Order: sequence, then structure tokens, then C-alpha cells
Amino acid sequence: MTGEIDVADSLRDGILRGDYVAGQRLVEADLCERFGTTRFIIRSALQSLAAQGLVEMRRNRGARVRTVTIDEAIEISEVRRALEGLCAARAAERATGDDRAELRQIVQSMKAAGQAGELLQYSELNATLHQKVRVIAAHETSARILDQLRGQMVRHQFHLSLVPGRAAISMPQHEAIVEAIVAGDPGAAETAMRAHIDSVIEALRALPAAGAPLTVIHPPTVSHPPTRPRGGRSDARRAQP
Amino acid sequence: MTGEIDVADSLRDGILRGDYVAGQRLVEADLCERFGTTRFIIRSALQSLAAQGLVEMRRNRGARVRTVTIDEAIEISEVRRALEGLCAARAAERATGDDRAELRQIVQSMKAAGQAGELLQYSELNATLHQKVRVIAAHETSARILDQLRGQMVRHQFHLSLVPGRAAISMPQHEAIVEAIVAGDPGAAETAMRAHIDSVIEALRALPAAGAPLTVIHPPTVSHPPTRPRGGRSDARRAQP
DNA sequence: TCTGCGTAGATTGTTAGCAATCTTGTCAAC
DNA sequence: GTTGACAAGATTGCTAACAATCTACGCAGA
Repeated sequence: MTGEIDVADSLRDGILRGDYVAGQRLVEADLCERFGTTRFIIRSALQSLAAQGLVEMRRNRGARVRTVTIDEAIEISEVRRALEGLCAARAAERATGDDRAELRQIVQSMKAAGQAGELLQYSELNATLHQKVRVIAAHETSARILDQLRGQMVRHQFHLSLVPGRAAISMPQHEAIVEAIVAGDPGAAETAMRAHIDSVIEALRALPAAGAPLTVIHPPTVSHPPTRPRGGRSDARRAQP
Repeated sequence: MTGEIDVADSLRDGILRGDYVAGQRLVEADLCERFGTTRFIIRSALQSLAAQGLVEMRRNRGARVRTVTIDEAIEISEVRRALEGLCAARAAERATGDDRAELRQIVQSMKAAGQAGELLQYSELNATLHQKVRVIAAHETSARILDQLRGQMVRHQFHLSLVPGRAAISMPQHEAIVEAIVAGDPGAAETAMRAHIDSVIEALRALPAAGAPLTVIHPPTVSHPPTRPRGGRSDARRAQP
């Protein structure tokens, strides 16, 4: 039985999916019940997730889902700007004929989704495009880091994709990136990618103070309320007639 | 007692200092004895170090000190190029008067050490300069990532600093970086930093295939041989007359 | 009524031990 | 002499129970 890995992945997926509210306490005993395993496994999983920056562990205070502020999201995006710029440049140097065709295909689909107003699909294609660039770049170190950062950004990125008019702004930027890669021009590819993420950062700065909207889409599970008392002589659990 | 953190730090320092040979197995029981604690603590520490990329953990096969190949070192340096470029640009925007004075001071000391042929001191000042730039940039996300990467690079960086003529090459590059930051020119600072790390990458590419030299400087502790049999009915331990 | 302290109980940190797994040396068969 | 399988035992994976720590409630005093 490979318990540990499964639990860490499930928990990670759960957090990324929004099953747990940002800032919510992750009580080990509760997670044991939910995943049907022991505290040791849960603890290992939590440590692993803490290393990925998805949860925050404080001594004697347990783990909570890490809240990423807008300021942090901007910092993360600045790092993305640098690293995805690197990947775009490398992609321009390494892209095969098939790669180029696929990139063009993705951009076509994005255009269609954008014009049809399919925000969700546009957002997914956007992720696909960025990932494809990373795959072509074949730069393991930056890929690993970008993966980590993406995990921390999920919520804000989700918000962004719903900002009206966002697709119209980013579409030509994506076209420029793909054009440069297809043309095999590393410098232009890097510049285009950086310009694109600059605009993402600008949009983040304009974003309202974050918060509730997400919980409307992904309501917290009733058995795991956002806050919960700790200690005290509250017999609340058993005191239900 | 805060055991866990101390052990993780001690182990990290030990690896960075070169107490453990690259690729060496880290047997939990041995580490327990060495640090005077239990396997749980050791295990947590190892997981933490694995997350930082300093050790490699494989299921049922334990932990070993991660070996970073020259190719990986180059990849890491490419990421450093992107992120330190970002930091240099931000430093140029944020540096106070005191910061500028301190930067100039460090460069002066480097010049002196370089001319005196004090390779070790030059290498330390080099690290100090890069760190100072990061501190001025005040960019937590990239600082955290750069810290991790630095840990993985230590060995190769050490090799580099011993390459004859290296100081003479990097000195003007460092001057250019500091000049740009002092002048408050973010673009020039980023360009200068990227040029500098480009030359580091070039030097890495020219480096001989890595390996033994380091063990001459930091011989492995006798109680922790690089390789050790596992399993089998070898009574080697007790069979010493 | 408000404030500060002690205590109950929930929660996490740690320990010791059993079970599963892998490595290596040895032996037999070809 | 070489190749394959077997078994010993070292090593890691996991479980359950104990100890340390923190939080909130309620009571006494002002």
C-alpha cells in the first residue's frame, strides 16, 4: 500500500480544487478520518505540501491552508515573468515542426473560445499554451519551480480569468509569443512572454481585495467549517440532542 | 525542546559544508546516533531537506545526498540568471544611500582581494555582494528560490572559485552591476547581472567532468563511509577481532 | 459589567516497537 | 566458470500510545 503519496496528492488536489477555504485549519485527526489513515501519513503529506508552499505549518499550532495575498501573487508573477521568459526563449530555439503546428492550433482554439465568450475554455487553453511552451523548453529546474508557484496562484489566476475583457487583452499577446517561437526568435519570444505577464501583473494590481467570490463557486464542505474552536471545555460535539 | 528544526539545520549545514560525500546514503539509524535523537525527528528533517532538493528520497530505499550534475548546475544557473536579473533591477529601483555606499565598499574589497590573489576571500565577498543585492531587492519569493538553488550548487560554485583567472574575468562584471544599481538604472542592472551569470555558465561548461577534487578538501568522516553494504548476512560489524 | 487568571480539553509533538521491503551473499544447477 | 534462485538480515514504512502544548471557557475580584 503506497498510502502516503496518494494522500498527499489527494489533499493537494483538494486544496487546488478549492475544497478547503484559504486560511482554514487542517486538523490532523479530521484528515485521518476523511482519508481513512493514520496521523503519521497525514503529517508526512502536510509536510510535503508545506514544502510546496500550499499549506503553512507552525509549531504546536498545526497546519492551515496558506493564504496568498495579492502582493504575494504579484511577487510570484514577477518570478513567473522571469522564468517563463527563459522558457519561451528556449522553446524558440528547440521547437520542432510538430511543436510549431500544435502551438498554432492552440492559438486558433483560443481565438475561437475568446470570440464565443467561453471564458472557462479560454482559461483552460491559456494554461495549455503556457504548459506547452514549458514542455518544449525542456528545462526541468524552471518547470519544477513554475509548478510550485502555479499551485500557490490558483485562486488568483481563477479570479483573473473571470475579469471581463481579459481575453481580448491577452489574445494578441499570446499570438505574439507563438509567432516568435514559431519564427525561432528567442529574444522576441522572451520579450513577448514578459510583456504578456506584465499585463497579468497589471491586472492583478487592479483586482479588488480578493476574498469571498471563490467560496460561492466552491462552498466549503459542511463537515469542515472554516473556523473551529480549539480547546476549552466545550462539549459542543456530544451536546446534540 | 525544538529538536526537529535544529537537526534539519545541522544536517543541512553538514551537507553544505561537505561532511557527506555526494551520493552518500543517509541511513536513519546512523543519523539518530550522530544527532542523539529518534528516527521520527531524522525522518522529518530528511523530508524537509528533500523538499529543498538537497537530498533525494526514494521509497523503501532511503535518503542519499543528491548529486547535482554539471548539466543540472547549468540549468540552475540559467534560473539564477533570470531571478538575479530581476533582483538587480529591483535593487536599482530601491537602493538607499547607505545601500549604495555598502555596495561600493564590497566592490572595493573584492578588487583588493582579487589583486592580492586571495581566492577564498574573493569568493566570500562575491557571495556577500550577490546576497546584498537580494536583500536590497526585498523580493521574498525569488529570495527563497535562490536560497534553495544556492544550496544545490555549493559544490560546483566552490570548484568555480578555484578556476585560475576567474576573478579577473568577473571583477569588471561585478563593477558594472554595482555601477548600474548605484546609478538607479534597472534595465542596465538586469543586463549587467545577466551578462555576469552568462559568463558563470560559460565557465561551468568549460569545467572538467567534476568529481574527486572536493573530497580532497573535505574528506568524508570515517564513521560514515561513502558506500556501505545493505542486507546480506555480513556480520562485518561484529566480526572485528 | 468588565478584566485577569486558572483549568479543562482539544490538538499537536514525540517515542518505541512491529511489519513490509529491499539488498547482498551463498549455494545449487547448468 | 557462469547464471539463477533462495534466504538472512539490515533498513525503511507504518501503527498506536504517551507527553507536551496551546486555546477557550468560566469564575473571582474590582
